[in-house]
Amino acid sequence: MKNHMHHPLPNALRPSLAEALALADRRCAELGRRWTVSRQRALEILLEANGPVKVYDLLSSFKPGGLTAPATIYRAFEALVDLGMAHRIDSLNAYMARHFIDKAQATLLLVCDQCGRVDEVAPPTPALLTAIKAHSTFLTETVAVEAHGCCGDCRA
Amino acid sequence: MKNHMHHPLPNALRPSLAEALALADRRCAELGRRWTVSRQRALEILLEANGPVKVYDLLSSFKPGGLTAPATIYRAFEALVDLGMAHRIDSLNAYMARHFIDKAQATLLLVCDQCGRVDEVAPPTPALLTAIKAHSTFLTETVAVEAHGCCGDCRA
DNA sequence: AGCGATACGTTATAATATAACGCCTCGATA
DNA sequence: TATCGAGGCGTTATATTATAACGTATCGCT
Ligand SMILES: [Zn+2]
Ligand SMILES: [Zn+2]
Ligand SMILES: [Zn+2]
Ligand SMILES: [Zn+2]
Repeated sequence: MKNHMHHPLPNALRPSLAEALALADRRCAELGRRWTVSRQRALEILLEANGPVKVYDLLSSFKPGGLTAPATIYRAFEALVDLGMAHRIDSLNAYMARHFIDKAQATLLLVCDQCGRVDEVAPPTPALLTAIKAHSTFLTETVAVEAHGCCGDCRA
Repeated sequence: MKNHMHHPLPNALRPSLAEALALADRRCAELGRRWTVSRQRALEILLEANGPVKVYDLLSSFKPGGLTAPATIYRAFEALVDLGMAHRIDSLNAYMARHFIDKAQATLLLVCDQCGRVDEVAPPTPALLTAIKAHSTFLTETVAVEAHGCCGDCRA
């Protein structure tokens, strides 16, 4: 990893805590789930990190507040994913706060293999979903686009 | 997993062994790699499976022919990925033969969460790549689209 | 023959993720 | 308010996935 500071996201794209909590309430109601201290702590961690967070990195640092065992952390992060407040990034085995909070289901993540920065970008949802529908009888639940490469800063 | 037979791919999309070996030769030359028995065996396994293959499933079955340890199998599969002859599917921790052999770098995979079937679909490459370029200075190396949901057969 | 790069076999270990089970808490309902 | 079922958490153990390390073999070239 290059050792430079990651750019904070433009404020317009960062979900405010208020927005996040409103979404949490709404979706908890819809899904019969509860908004708990663990989940709020997990969300705070993701928002503070402003980038991908790996479960076992959390465990080996001092960050936790109640999140002290793998199962606990996985449960909290997965709950956030279910609630639409986080992504799981399979190609990194990591979780990240979701910025485009309810606008589109599909997400496009640009993962820099040099520095580890991940940008969340509004996806070309219509074109992508149209293409999927055109090709099959597949009923799409989730679409994840993980693009790997090298970010502008690393190439500068 | 539902217990039905998976559909063979239309023959037009299945790479013939001849095509695959031609590609292997060409790309080995380009990359200074070698086409080995292990890699050919790995490719045969993927083509026979006609779907995603998990490393430790291979180990616990009797399939191997020389591929008997994790490191060996991972090396062979990763070599196939480098050569453009296979995909790694991060959301499944699995490998699969690549059908669209050199047409497009980006791939769109439709993963049925019910039966495990994975269809490889020609992606809307231009739209997707254009969107990526429009959004950043990111230099894209690979784009993987993994759509999860439910295939037509499972819903029938 | 000599040499560097690539690849393989093997052993051990690291990294990632889940199972299982008991206890707790919330909220609906009687 | 007593009861009850679902959701959630803490903890321990274990399963699953992936890589490190190192010595040997092989290839292509000179
Ligand atoms: Zn960086
Ligand atoms: Zn970068
Ligand atoms: Zn099936
Ligand atoms: Zn299916």
